[in-house]
Amino acid sequence: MPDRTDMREAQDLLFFAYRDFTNAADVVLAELGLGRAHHRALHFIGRDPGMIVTDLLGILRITKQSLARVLGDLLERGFVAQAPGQGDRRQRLLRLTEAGVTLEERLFSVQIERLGAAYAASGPQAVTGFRAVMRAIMEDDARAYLDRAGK
Amino acid sequence: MPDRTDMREAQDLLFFAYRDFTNAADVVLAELGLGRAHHRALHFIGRDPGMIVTDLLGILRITKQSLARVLGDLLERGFVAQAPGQGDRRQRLLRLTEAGVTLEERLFSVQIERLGAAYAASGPQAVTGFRAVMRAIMEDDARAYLDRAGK
DNA sequence: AATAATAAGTCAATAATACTGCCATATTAG
DNA sequence: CTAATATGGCAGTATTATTGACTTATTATT
Repeated sequence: MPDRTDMREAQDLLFFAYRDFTNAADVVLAELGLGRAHHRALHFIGRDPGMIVTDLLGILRITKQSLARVLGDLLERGFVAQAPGQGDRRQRLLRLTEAGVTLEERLFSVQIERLGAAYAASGPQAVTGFRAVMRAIMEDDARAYLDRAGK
Repeated sequence: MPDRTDMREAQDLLFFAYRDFTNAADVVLAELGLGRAHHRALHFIGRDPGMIVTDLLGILRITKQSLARVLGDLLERGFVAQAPGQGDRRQRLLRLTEAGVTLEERLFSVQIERLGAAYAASGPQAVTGFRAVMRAIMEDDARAYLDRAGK
């Protein structure tokens, strides 16, 4: 039975944790003239190589035009490559290039510093609770995606 | 000892939970022609009535110009009011008007649906872990703010 | 009292990220 | 053959953010 005070705190927790989690990679991104939108695309493409554009749009919950610029930047600068789908040749399978893997790895590593420290400081039992609550906050399709990706 | 797989999952958890948490209020905001930036300002002003502009800037981590438009909208439309500081008359103490309280309450209530259900479904022990990890992810000053606000 | 620092506001220009609506092309499915 | 799908593109716009410079009022320092 969460009360209003708990809910107020939950709002704050989400705001501040997300703010500082995303800020962590900003310095690296700024060096390269990229933004957070580029990072998000790199992350999900790296997580699921060969994914199609439509799925990426669904995950990011943005429009095709919004993704077009970000993806165009990443293709042009050689961080992402496309290949026609084997079964369905309308599809463009997305994957990171070697440079893309290197960049994403670098962005990942600065976030690990913060996240890993938080996990280590909080202990495994807290992490279990954290995972449960975070999964419950998100919508069903996001949970389903995580379960597929985790296999 | 969190491994890379745990850290990958943590990135996803933060992205999806925050995505769906913030999306919850979008319908109400869109009705009024307001955006998420307005909601964030309403939230923190409502949380700490009489707060000064400088502190709000520090919490939101945006520039004065970015806040100016958002705050201007809220003042113009009667959701926020200003008053000169008692001790320091350079300050403009920010507070929600009655209409602002009503609006923020409405936005809060749609987020409660999601957050409250997540808390209830996960159980008190999970919530404790969630709070610990979220607090550990954020920076020291944010944690300090939470402790002050919670008193 | 003069000077410096602070709190807030403002102007102008720009960037990043997003949106809608519409249309085109290639490919696949019914 | 027609319809649906996957992708891409164009044009225009909105939101949210940025930097840098400047102003005003007030408070603090010397």
